[in-house]
Amino acid sequence: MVLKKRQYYGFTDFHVPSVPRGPRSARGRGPHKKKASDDQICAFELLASLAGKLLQESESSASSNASEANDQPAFSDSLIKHEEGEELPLKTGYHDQGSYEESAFIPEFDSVSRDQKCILQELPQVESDSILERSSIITNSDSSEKVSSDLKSVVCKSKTTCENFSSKLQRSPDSGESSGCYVENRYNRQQADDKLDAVGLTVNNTSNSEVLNNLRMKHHALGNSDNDVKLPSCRSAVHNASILGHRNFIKLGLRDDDENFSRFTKSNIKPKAFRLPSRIGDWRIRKLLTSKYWKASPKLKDFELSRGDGGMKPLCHKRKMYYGRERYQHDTLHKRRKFSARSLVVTNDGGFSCESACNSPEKSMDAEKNGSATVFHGVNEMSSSVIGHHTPFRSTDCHVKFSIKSIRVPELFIEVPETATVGSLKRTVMDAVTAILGGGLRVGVVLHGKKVRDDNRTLLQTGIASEENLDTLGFTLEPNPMQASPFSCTEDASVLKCDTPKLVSRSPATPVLDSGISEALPEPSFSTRLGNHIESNNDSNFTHTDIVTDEAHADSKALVAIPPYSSCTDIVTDNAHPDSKALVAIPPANAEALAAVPINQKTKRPEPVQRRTRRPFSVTEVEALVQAVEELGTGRWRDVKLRSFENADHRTYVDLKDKWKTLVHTAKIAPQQRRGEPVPQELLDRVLAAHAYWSQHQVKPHSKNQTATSKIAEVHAPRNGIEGIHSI
DNA sequence: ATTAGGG
DNA sequence: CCCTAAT
Repeated sequence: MVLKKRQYYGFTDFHVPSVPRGPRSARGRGPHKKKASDDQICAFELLASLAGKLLQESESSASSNASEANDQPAFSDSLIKHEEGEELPLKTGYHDQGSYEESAFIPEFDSVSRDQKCILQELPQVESDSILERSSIITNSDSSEKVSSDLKSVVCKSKTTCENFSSKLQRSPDSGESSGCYVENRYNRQQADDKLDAVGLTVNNTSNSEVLNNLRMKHHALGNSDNDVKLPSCRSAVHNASILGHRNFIKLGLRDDDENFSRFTKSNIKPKAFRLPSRIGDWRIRKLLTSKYWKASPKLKDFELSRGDGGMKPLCHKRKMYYGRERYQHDTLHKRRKFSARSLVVTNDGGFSCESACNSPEKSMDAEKNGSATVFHGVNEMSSSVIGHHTPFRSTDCHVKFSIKSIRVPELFIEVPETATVGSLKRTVMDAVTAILGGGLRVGVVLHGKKVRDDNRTLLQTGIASEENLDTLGFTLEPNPMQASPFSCTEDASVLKCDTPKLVSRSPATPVLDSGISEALPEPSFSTRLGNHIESNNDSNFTHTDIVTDEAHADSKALVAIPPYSSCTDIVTDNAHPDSKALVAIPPANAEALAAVPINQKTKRPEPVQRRTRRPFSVTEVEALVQAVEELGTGRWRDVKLRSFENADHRTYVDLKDKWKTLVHTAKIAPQQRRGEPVPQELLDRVLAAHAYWSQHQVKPHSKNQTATSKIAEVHAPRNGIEGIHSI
């Protein structure tokens, strides 16, 4: 090895060449690491398509909408305005850094890595390719075969898009036309709805549903896209409504795409050859949900105005996705095609957009949680599960504020005859949704991607009250196992219990499509078939995981939403979509004919253990650690632990090792880059010195080390092993 | 159970 | 901090 340079670390008599140690273990560098998933491409294409559509839409309809904007006041003026203000940033889409945590582009601005840039640059190419490929697929599915027998539509997953509110902290740098347009549209949409409503038009309601359906159909056509790239054609009599609805969708789609995209970017730090797009995107996304993704959060850059460790960075992280994905993809693709030939698979991940007003007093049906938390309900739209988050802040009075933007509905499985009309399909969907809501829901709390089951723990204990954890906090709606009547929206969260969702570990290659829906239905295979849940369904039926993940990376700290049944209704009603009636309007008769089954059978997924609450090292601890390492060297963490942290039960030797790692890193970066409680430079210097020293003296042969150790200790005012550190 | 690394 | 592979 070549010595880069010599450094003098202030030790009395030795120079320490800073030679990076070779990896002591080859682990982690395996092939898998490089395995950027090919399926990620899916996200790309979707994003690209969506973005394009969005732009087009904006331009084409902006003017018309704008003209109407002034006609009538929206019924929820304040709300709308509120949204306008907050959502402005969104319009710029992913270009607006800071708009939402999903912005995969952020890294670029942050000079996180060149790899990321590369990826971005490749985007255009990728998307075009993907699109082309998809086109071919579409053709096949659409024309080659006609749907046979029963038209089965499965709403496997109601993935939600989140319109993350950027909170006030976010500024939209280049809020140009697009943003303006966007807002306007939204605004108009509501107005239009109101208008229609006032006039007595009920078409309006259907409009949205229709849009959804159309979208889903389109989706289906695409066969393998997780997102809605295509815009449904407007055919509704109520032109305005239609358009509005579409726009709404588009927006969502964008969101989704963004999410996907971001993930894509994240996981593709190392660009690889792209292949056929397969809809494994979701899988990947799910993957993200896993604990590993949380880790990244802390590494976010400072551009997160709100806080130092928000969650954009994660997006920039490359992740290892090595689950034999390729093979799986392959299978999936084939199956998908087959399946599409005879069935309608709705795998719309988009969902409805939920533009809720967070923290909107007038709308919030806040409930005083039994502890000290107040929940602000956001407005939701049915079947959509968008979680918005705000920047939660820890008030001085020890209250934790959550802003729940939206919720999503559990997965639905719907089957209707191919002769069914679109209208009936809509109703079916509606019924399904209604059935779910009516079945009773309960709220689950997720922190760091893991459910918090112990309802008796306080927010403080669970870490929910901790600012650092707020961005990883999430709420989920879950089917009430007891099928009890809907609980009131003000029900205390603590009362709600989370039980284990079904575990759906499935083999990637499960040939589900062929078996037929009915067969697959009960089991996980169902989801797999759709392709959205390829990842081992480590999650419950609800796709809340995604949400959670998103939240984790959000720049805002707050969390998500929860409006239970009743609230949902209310929300829907007063929100942009006065179609609450739609729910009522739907004839129950159809319900029976249409089997809408909330996938909720299995409720036993051993949930991952809850993540430990974060406990930043104090300066004292750091000092103790430094001293111990100076004396013992690195690589003897067990000894370090025993020596200086024996009483600190919450500090494992792994923790100490990790801390040392971060200390070394911290010492190397500019002080401005550091976060958290500042560590005295003196300590950092010692860290560097010790690190360099021990790097050279790899394993410490006793004799030699002893000497060195002594010297180090001498030089730096020897301190006693820190015994004062005790577990809390 | 520890250690070493990647995330 | 978490997760894992390798000891």
